Amino acid sequence: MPRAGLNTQIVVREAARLVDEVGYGQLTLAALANRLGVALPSLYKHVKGAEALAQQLSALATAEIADEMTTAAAGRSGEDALRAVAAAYRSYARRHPGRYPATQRVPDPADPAHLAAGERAVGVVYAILRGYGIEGDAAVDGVRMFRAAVHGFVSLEATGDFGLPRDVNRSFDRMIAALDVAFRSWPASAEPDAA
Amino acid sequence: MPRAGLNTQIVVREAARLVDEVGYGQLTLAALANRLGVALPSLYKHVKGAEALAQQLSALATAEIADEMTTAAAGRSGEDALRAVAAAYRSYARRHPGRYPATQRVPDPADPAHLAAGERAVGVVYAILRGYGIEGDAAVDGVRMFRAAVHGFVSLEATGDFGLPRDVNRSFDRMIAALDVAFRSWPASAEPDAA
DNA sequence: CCAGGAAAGCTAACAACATTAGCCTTGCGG
DNA sequence: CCGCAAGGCTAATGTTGTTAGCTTTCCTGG
Repeated sequence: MPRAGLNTQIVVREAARLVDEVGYGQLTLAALANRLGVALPSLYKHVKGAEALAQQLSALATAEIADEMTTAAAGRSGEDALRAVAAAYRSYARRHPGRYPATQRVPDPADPAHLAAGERAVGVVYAILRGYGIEGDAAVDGVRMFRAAVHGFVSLEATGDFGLPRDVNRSFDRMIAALDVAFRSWPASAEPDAA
Repeated sequence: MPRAGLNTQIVVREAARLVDEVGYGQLTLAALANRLGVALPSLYKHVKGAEALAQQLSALATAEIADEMTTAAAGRSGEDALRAVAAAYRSYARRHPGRYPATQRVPDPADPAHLAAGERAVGVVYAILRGYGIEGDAAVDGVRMFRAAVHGFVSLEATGDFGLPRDVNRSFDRMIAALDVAFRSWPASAEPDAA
């Protein structure tokens, strides 16, 4: 009986493919083992368990989306950058309907790569806001608004909660335009930057 | 052995209390039966299964949040209404960390009460936008932005993804203020209202 | 070239949960 | 009071996750 030749990376990557096909909620060690042509308990040689797998999947997806956001931001600024990064974010979520929800899991503090990926994604948004002249505490508020709006939009779109005929792309465009307007006249922080 | 005296409503209400305590992801028929002092299969006399229970829980939570949004909107308009409704929404999500995620499940078309509750919640936002003079297709965009921003904020807050020391209440205030500004100069729809 | 051991696979066994089938009893209505 | 529908139960089955412990592969050192 030849070996399957698995390792942690292969397992996690296959999990990513799996959830994109069947949905994040259907991530199951049984289905994954089946796909990899291996008995279920064999997976424990590569991942600590279902929980740990979800965490590593989150790290993978976070790194991917951070990369795409970074690429989208390259060479742009202002509304141009805002629009490109938001579009990249939404595009990722649509192309990877299973990976995207994995992203929402908060990083394990013991996984530096995961933490770094999260900070990289957020960093892209900070950089855009800096282009608007927004910094310090005010930037924290701005980043939170950006994340809330874009994540909220993408997540409502994914659950099919936008049931109306009205074009969703246009709604997204309008929202980005509104964010741009908001950032153009973003109030400075009330308190000094460094506490 | 006296009867437990359950019915569907009691079961769903207890499920709501349960998820607020242990988290939406931990909703389990086993735990629910245990709480109600009944054997697990007995629940099937009142709900069709785990899936159906989640759906009915969603209907309950949606009705509750719609009620609170409606109450918050009463007698207000403009930014005042915007702020009150958004605050009510966020407050519900914080007070009911288990019920809130249940809300995200899209209504079963065969459940008129659930559908009505969803429309009631959305209707509150439409009414506010009407106060800004926004109607028709433009209102669809506006409602989507409101929902995306507020849901996204609340959901990121709940997962603990706002890990920074910066005050979250202030960030929320700023976001609402930005929404108000956006709605004050919301572009009219490009197409005519009625297609 | 081969010995040996770590790593990677396996089977078996067990626990939690959901679901279905079928039984028993309560308690209400005629 | 009796009869039956409804609400409870136990038992059995299937799926998933997890742990334990065995076997085999394959690489590596001598």
